[in-house]
Amino acid sequence: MAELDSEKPVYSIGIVQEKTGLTGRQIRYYEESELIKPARTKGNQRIYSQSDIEKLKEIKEMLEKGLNIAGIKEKLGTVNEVKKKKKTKISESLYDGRPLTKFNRGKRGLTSLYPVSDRAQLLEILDKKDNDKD
DNA sequence: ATTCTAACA
DNA sequence: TGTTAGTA
Repeated sequence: MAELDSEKPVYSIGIVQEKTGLTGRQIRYYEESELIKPARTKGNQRIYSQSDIEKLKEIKEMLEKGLNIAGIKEKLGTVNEVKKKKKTKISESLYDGRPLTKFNRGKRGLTSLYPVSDRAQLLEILDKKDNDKD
């Protein structure tokens, strides 16, 4: 059914922002610092896995503890070609430039039942209720 | 509407 | 880090 592969990239940066409390700027900066290596879609959009989110949370905590990027690199280690064996080609098969975002996050079948504008508002409300399941 | 890169405050 | 411009 719904395999929960923590390595499978499915989250858009927007969702990662909500889940980690970090800003998009920070998330992208940490990637630039080689602390994380999210996958990309054909449209070049970043798609994060659950493990990416967890690592981001660790980074956030370490940063709050006063460590700098360099220090974190030594602690967690740079994500140097770790998962190079099985390439998740999900980016080519499922997400053609459109990763999981607020619009298509697991919300039963109302994903495409409402006009885009109303859907955004609706999903946002549903998400708040659904937010405490993490 | 959402994300991306690059660049400047 | 925040933000903004111009895109995809």
